[in-house]
Amino acid sequence: MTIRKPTLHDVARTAGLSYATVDRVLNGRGGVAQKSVQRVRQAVDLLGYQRDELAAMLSRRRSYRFRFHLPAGDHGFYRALRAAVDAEALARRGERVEIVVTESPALDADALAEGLEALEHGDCHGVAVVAVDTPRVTRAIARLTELGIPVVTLVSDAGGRAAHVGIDNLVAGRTAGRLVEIAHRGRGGRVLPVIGALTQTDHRDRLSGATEVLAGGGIEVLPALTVQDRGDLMAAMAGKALAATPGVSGIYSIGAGNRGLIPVLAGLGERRPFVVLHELTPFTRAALGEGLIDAVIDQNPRREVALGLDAMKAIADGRTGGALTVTPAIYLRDNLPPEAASGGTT
Amino acid sequence: MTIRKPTLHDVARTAGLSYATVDRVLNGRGGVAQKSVQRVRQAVDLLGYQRDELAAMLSRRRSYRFRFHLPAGDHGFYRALRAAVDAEALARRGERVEIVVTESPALDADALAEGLEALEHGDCHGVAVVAVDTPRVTRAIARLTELGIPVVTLVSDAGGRAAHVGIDNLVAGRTAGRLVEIAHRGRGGRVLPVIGALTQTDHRDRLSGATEVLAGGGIEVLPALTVQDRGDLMAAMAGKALAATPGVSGIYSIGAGNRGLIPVLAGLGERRPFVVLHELTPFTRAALGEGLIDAVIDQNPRREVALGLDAMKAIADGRTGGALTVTPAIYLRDNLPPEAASGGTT
DNA sequence: CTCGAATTGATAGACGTAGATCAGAATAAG
DNA sequence: CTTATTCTGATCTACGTCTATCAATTCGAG
Repeated sequence: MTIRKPTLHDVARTAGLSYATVDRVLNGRGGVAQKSVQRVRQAVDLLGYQRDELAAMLSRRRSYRFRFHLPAGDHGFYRALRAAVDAEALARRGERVEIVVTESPALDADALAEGLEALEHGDCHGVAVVAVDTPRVTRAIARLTELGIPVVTLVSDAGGRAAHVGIDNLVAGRTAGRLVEIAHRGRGGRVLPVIGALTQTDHRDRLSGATEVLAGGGIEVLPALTVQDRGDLMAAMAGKALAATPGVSGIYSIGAGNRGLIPVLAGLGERRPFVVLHELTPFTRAALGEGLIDAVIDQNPRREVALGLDAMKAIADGRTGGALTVTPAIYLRDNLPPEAASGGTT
Repeated sequence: MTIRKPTLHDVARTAGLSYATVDRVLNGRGGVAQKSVQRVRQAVDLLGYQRDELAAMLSRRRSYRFRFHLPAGDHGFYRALRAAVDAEALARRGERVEIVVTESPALDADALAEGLEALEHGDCHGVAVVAVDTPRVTRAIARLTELGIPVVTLVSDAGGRAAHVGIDNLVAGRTAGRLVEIAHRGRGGRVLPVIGALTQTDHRDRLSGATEVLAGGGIEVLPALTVQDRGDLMAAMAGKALAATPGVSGIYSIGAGNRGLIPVLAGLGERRPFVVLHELTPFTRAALGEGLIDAVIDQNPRREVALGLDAMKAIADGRTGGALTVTPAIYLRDNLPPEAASGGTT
């Protein structure tokens, strides 16, 4: 038979005190003599008592309602993020966390701000948001904080938030750069970075991370192509740049719009440059599988969502959160995670 | 205010039935008229009722006791595995899972078998074990299964187990091979594989995975060095082999004993071969940081432990488990996870 | 010794579900 | 219409904790 785990009543009995006193000690309600505190602690140690968090939660009738405000849009990454939130919500049923998802158009700061401005006190215990950093958004975040709703930024940061969960883009850039450097191994080469916009901090960070590593490897970094995260611009500009620039041996696509890049690569045939890009989506996964690109740096949305939830919970409980940085993962065609739960957490 | 989530009583009320009937439906106790079943389902849908798993667990007074039987020894990987078990145990307090850890000397099949043979019926709800595949171990596992204790093998497999959690070593080998291939990019080269023993299935799988990819890249794969997972043999044999074989451009260390490899590499200076090895440990992490090796393939022990627990839980509940395969992760010097919680879960 | 303060005990009602029993109602079979 | 058979309702105890209240005890100071 299973040995029954000791309960608070057991502790009380072996301490020779009442349940009430033990409770006062364990929940720090004060008004207990020192020697009683000692006896309780001894009994706890002796029995190896551990509070049954399950029963505690139930009794405390504590439950959380968190809101994820996500970018709408057909970006593969946004879709993956959304799926990660759903999956995490499913996995956490039974943990008394309720997750509400709302959306607004991607990169639309005003729509985002409006969404946040609509929230009232008591609406939820925390908001996770893929932020756009504008004054209005910062104000909206500050207002929520005043209302007692902590805001956690996800993926991309903004002012006023209680915590930020995301990858370190310098690290991501360095990782990409390292892959490119490995592919050159001593031979020189010319690498073409493609970027959404230089005004985006995350893109700038990735670029400087990569540049730093490549410079150390004696590889020339060409001026970055700016394609506004748009596939059509990507196709047009990448094609032109490759035609105009001889000897491009590597491409690092820093932002979105990779749909436009693939046809260009397919047209180059066998001796295409070494290609690294970001975010594992059905699309990039297929490109990897077909050998049209070489590596994908992924920020692991599933884990970001999990950490974001943990952070909101920690703040709601008055604790301070743990790790908030996600390590970017490297995917080659051989180590792709199974389709369904893209590298998820249980 | 927080909106109260609907309870079973609410469902009963809106269905116009008693709590008892609703309970009969939801817990499949039978003896309920079809139209009542319908009404219950409708009410559930209407209210969006979700069972409070917490309260259910409490009431059902179900709790799990699982045992992890791990290899003792100073292998960095075993230490990481042990740490992962501890971390996971901590993370799951509050989920009514108790975790007991026992150890026996690594790779000692008889010690392992003895450990398993000592377990009795009712001792625990499941055992996770890093197996050694011998007839005696298989018998011990079969006996446990008969006693109603399912056995899950972790990392390395054996006969008779209910489930196996680990990486696909062919995939791991292909991934390593791909990295080496990328580092060669068209130029030919000679790669020296170093292996524990060819009798170990996992090592053989990794080797053939890598060979498969490298052959496709026009790279010569030298005969594998067999070093018995021992650092001293590794140092001696690797040094000799490198001296005797000209033009070694890559090393793939498949098993353990990498402590012996590092000094050899350090002695080669700048133009050392490209080096890939397995398992992220403080030691390999340091070697990466110092640029003595280029990449580490890691099987993510934390995630393996988490999946193993899930599997045991699933089997104990009579469900069938989900994913049991861990995707190997690639670490370069730039994307190392933070020391503490090596890429953990929550 | 006396009074107030500090400390302790006893207990009861929640939280939401599980599991069980027993009586009563509806329904079908005879 | 009676009996046997489904089906349903009502209710109780339990899980281990939290929260609250009220009474009882001990203690120290004066």
